[in-house]
Amino acid sequence: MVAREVVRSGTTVELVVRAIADDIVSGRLAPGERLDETSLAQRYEVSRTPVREALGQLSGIGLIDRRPNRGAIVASLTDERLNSMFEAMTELEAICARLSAGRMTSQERQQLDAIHQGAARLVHLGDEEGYALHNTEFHTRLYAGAHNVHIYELVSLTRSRLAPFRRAQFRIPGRLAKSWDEHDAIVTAVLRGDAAGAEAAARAHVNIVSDASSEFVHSARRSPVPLA
Amino acid sequence: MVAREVVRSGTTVELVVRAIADDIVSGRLAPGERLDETSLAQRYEVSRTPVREALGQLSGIGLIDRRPNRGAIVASLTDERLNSMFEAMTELEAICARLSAGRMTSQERQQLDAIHQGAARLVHLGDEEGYALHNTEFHTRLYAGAHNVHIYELVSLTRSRLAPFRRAQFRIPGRLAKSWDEHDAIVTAVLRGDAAGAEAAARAHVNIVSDASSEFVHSARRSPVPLA
DNA sequence: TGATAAGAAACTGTATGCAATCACCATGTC
DNA sequence: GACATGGTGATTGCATACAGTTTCTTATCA
Repeated sequence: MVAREVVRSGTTVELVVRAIADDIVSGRLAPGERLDETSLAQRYEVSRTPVREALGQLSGIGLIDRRPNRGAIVASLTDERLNSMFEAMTELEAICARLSAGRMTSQERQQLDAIHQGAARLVHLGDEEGYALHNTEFHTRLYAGAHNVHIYELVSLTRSRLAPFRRAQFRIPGRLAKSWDEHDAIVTAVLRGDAAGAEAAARAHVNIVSDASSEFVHSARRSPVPLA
Repeated sequence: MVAREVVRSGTTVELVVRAIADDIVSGRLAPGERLDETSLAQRYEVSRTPVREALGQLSGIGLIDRRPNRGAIVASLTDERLNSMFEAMTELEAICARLSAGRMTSQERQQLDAIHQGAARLVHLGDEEGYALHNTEFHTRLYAGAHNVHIYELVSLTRSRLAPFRRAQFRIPGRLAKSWDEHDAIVTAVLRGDAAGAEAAARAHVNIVSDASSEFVHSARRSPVPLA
């Protein structure tokens, strides 16, 4: 592993937290991988103290597991836990969609619709990477539209913890177009101010995503990914 | 403040986290109060290092706010944030009640009913402290009955963050009996396996609690409680 | 050959020291 | 008299050192 050039902003601890979290969420660090403090300290060119603090915070977020005297590993979830998180995601998305339908400003509605319509292009091009970015943006707007900071935090937390396990979602053939159609149902309901409709559409959407992702997780576990 | 006798279990950091969290949730440390590392280290008879780590974790949980180079204070919430947390609580309780109605084992249902019926005694006695304990137990069982670890964690997190702001809930005249009646509606629906009914009853219950608590918070802010 | 135990190496947990930053107060200037 | 500026004390941020666990290695014995 190569030490990356590092832009100093904020405290060293924040820096390290962001760096490690990035590496986990983006998949450079796989679930189950060992995180030893000395190596991390060398890699980011800081002492062990800020690394330890960073690990503490990451453990709080749930991105890593820390066992006393036995170091930290990137969190790998049991099936039960994974399912519970996908179910939680369904419920939280449903709440956000319902609240968004009732609370979004007309500007927020317009913007949601605009980026949604814009993404049709990505579907035609089959641009998986681009669509993945759009997808994040779309959902983030839906969470923000609920106008509830705490729910926004809960759903963001859950989403980042799930990130390592849903990466290949859009690799599944035909998933792009299907996802767009599902988004369309949500957008239509939100624009109409139809809370119940938006909630139902969101539920249907996440359920399908979670099926696809857990399928991916199980196939990944059959291949040589390091797990605890 | 007196250094308490300390039972060594787990790492020093865990110890300190629990101690500080306890002090915050129980109200011994008021929102806005300053937490300086040296004093905490002396108070718990450890060095500053574990204290710093503990503060990092508590900041992750959201129980304290940490400003770089400027120390930590017990988190004090803006009105917006407080409202958003109560709203989130409503939604999460609703989910748990709905899921519990569908998923609790017959044993779990029996136990829920048993402790609920037992609490009638506390209402007659007007035992506020006892009822507060019962109330925690009751809700915890409802969260656990949903059989979803992640939702359980989210709702526990939200609950502990709200704890400092809902303390005097049962001081409000007549609140005990009212709370018991509301619990009764939830229990009845859960025992019947009526998911929609349980959800509705839970929503009504939490809404009233949050009204009462935010009333309390506002009156507290008028009295000399240290706030940032 | 396999199991076991002792010793060594590696790593984590905690303490302490120093440097950097911030808050407060005094002094000076307009 | 109000505001700006510089200094001092207090507190945090980080690094390093040491102590305690765990884990790996290796040698011995059944």
